[in-house]
Amino acid sequence: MTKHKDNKTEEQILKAAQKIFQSKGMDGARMQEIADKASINKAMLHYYYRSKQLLFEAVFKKAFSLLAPQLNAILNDDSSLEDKIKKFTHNYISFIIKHPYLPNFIIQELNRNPKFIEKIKKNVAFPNIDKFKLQVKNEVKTGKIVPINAEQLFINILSLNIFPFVASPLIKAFTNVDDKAYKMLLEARKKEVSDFIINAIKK
Amino acid sequence: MTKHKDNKTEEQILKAAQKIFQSKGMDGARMQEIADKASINKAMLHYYYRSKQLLFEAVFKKAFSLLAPQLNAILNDDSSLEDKIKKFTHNYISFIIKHPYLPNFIIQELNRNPKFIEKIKKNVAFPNIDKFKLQVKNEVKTGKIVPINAEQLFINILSLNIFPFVASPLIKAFTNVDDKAYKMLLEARKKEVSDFIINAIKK
DNA sequence: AATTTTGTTAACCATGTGGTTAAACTTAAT
DNA sequence: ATTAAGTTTAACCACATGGTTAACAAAATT
Repeated sequence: MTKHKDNKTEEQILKAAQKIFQSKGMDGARMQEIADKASINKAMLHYYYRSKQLLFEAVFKKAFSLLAPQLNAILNDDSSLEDKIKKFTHNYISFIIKHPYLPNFIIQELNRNPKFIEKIKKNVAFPNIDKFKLQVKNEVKTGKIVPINAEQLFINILSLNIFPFVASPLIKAFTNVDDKAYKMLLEARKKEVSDFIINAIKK
Repeated sequence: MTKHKDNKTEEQILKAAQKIFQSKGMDGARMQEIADKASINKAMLHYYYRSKQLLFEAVFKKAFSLLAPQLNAILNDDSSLEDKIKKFTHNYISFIIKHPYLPNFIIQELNRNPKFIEKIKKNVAFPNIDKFKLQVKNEVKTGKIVPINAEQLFINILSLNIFPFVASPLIKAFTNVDDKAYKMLLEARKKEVSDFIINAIKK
């Protein structure tokens, strides 16, 4: 896409932009701050990415491209629902612990500009829920799990996995738990959440 | 606190500020836009609230004061856990459907400035989880529910209730559901969520 | 070696932004 | 009626901000 020979600077910029955008959001981020963090001149940002908007979109797409495969894993492999849920919650929570800013960044910026999702759908491998829906319907029919709407189950799985990262300051305050203890709570959720879900749908 | 005689303008400002801040966030909001929406001069904003920060804090506190009582309801009444969960999910989802911007606003701004929660704790009736913890421990001990950590259960309840509002653009995209159908999904969750939770913890 | 292309910098620019000021106006107390 | 206090306005200000320009350096191409 870009025809720059030397991509060192370009990557430096993207890396710096990631940190700034993901912690401060589009509106809170400053081009100067990104340039400083990348140790380059502000004009370089525009040389490589033309505008703040385009730089932001590059960051957003990259973030989304990191998350999407995680979701596809649960949606498109062939193991049983129970195994999938176990695997997914474990992998997903492990992944987010390493990238705690990601979910909040994506959710926030999508709320700021909901139409943005259309652009993403065209540019990034976008998760598809169809196979998962079929599997849920099947396991309901064969009596393996309690009757439940596939979309609702999907929403529940996402909620239980993602929300504790998105709302961590709020939850920490409510539960009177410090950073260290909260990390342990999250760690425990790798198992807790899948137990909870499986209990909820098992007959 | 304020010594203004006529609070009509003051309320007009707060109402306008609410809308702008809650849809665009602190960084995205513009004082001029708030003034326009309130149909007054920009200087008036400063006359009544001194600075953008203070106006923002007034809006935030008011928003938080709306949410806190909803939480206290689940935490501090005397019905059984099962009843509480049923009541809470029903009431909470009904409430948020009427104020869809609220949870995202609070979560987002708390992420932007986690220290802000300290200021809130001092100024607003802050939910306390102790009684709920005791009740969970008790019902675990008497064998009414499956062994579960009270904090984790609390996090699960919040997640399942709040996340679908916070992440609606994302979930809509994943599930390929339009606004109208999504509203129906949310409506259905008043029952779905409590069933799900109760199933998960019932022996 | 000469020339074109690509990368980098400092200085600059127009505009937007939160906030201020001073004067005018309104309301109510004296 | 006069004064004082509270309210509202238009004009203004300093500064931050995204973005541009022109000059220059370094490769790459011829």
